[in-house]
Amino acid sequence: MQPRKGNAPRRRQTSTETIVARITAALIEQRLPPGAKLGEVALGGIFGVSRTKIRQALNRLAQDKLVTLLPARGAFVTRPQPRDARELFDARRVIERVLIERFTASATRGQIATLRAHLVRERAAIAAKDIATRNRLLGEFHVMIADMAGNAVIAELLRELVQRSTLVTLLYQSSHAASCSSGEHDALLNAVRRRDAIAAVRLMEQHLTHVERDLALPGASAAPLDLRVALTTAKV
Amino acid sequence: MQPRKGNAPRRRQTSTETIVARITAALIEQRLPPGAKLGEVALGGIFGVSRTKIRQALNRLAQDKLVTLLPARGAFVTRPQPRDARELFDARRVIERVLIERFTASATRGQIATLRAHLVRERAAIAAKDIATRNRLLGEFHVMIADMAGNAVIAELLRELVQRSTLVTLLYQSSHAASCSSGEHDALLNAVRRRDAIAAVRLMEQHLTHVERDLALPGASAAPLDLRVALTTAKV
DNA sequence: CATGAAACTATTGTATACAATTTTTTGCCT
DNA sequence: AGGCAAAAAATTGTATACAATAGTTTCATG
Repeated sequence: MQPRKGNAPRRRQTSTETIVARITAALIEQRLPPGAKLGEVALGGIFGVSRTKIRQALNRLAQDKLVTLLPARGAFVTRPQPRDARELFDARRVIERVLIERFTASATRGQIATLRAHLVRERAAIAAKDIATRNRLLGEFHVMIADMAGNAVIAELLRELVQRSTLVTLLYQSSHAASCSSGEHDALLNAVRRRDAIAAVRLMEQHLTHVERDLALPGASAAPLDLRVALTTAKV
Repeated sequence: MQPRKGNAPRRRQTSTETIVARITAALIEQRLPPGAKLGEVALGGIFGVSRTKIRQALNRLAQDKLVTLLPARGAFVTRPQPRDARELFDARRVIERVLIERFTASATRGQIATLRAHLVRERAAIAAKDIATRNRLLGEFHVMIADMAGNAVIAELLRELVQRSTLVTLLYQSSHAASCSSGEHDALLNAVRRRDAIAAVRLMEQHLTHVERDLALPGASAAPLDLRVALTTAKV
């Protein structure tokens, strides 16, 4: 074994999946901001593991677009572009519309109870201003529905989209209407319980549109235009 | 450098992406059947590269579900389950329905011409009984439409689904109605050219359903039942 | 004092060495 | 001859060593 350097936690048998999960959680819970450098030796020290496994984990995260790999530069927490944000939410609307429709038809009493319990935890996190937990739970709600909708392939696609869009909200969220979001989850679940597929689909689309609209996304190709405006319309 | 062993192609600077692409192509073109073992040293010799990069490539392929990693056993070409096949085509119907609808509205003359040229190559490969090329082109048609539909995130999701379902068809294809498939592509493209979104969506759904139906998918939980039937209904 | 080039440091990219596990082979015993 | 057990070989898992590249500091010079 290599000599120890003091404060490194000597956790044995840290699997690659564990490392991926820990880093992912740190992203979602906003402990690692977009743009943060993820040095290999640093991570290796933290997880008590060699660069080999860290590298595997970073490659996995890069494939999920949570981390961006710059050749010979290193790994950085992805900073999604506005275009990514729009496409991500568009993709989610396409997929989740179908998921909620199907789930409304197939939901069991137990599944609805599970989601209801989840909503309680959402509200608790919001009330406690526990932003890390809140971010995680708000995304998990959608993934839970996807898992319950009966198609594991689609659920896996959505899991990836939700993770990425959580990163987007961290970067662009202006007035984070989290309580509003949880309220919409509640309304959604009520529609499911009534077996009102029409309403459930509508609420899901509105919900996703609201979340996207609350983002402060800079206009599409407005960069050069904005520069000119900024330089010519001086206030004083 | 390590000593050379004779027939290994000493290709320098083979990037990981190249290795992934080469292996993927081999899967799609049926040169590597489902279940085939992908030994690390063997691949390293073939690509003239160390196990390190082979390992990276195999991990990437595993994340795309094209390769299955068995711990301490090795990498194998994925052998999709019937359940995977059904979920895959279901997912494709959900996504491609939207893609073709949007593409019908936005398609430019040039894009349609590009697809038309593709169809010519499809038919040529089918006529020449070039199964490898045919398999690749039949999948690429769908990916091209996805790329043209304007949402890169969704297009990337579909690319993965198409690759995986190609693997499915290789494994379960009974009466591979390839010419029929290309004919349906043609009808689809005609609907797009007429800007007939209704027909295009319907044709896409039918097309995917046909491809799925042509598979010889064993029934869901019929394994034990089949065994009993097989043992008690001896022909002679 | 600012600027730029060169050396130096730090970090990533790749290969190899070693450890652990699995598969195969071999040989013994029934 | 068949089957089981142990040893041998091969293969994967992990760490480390070396090479290549980017970033930084330092020092000389205008």
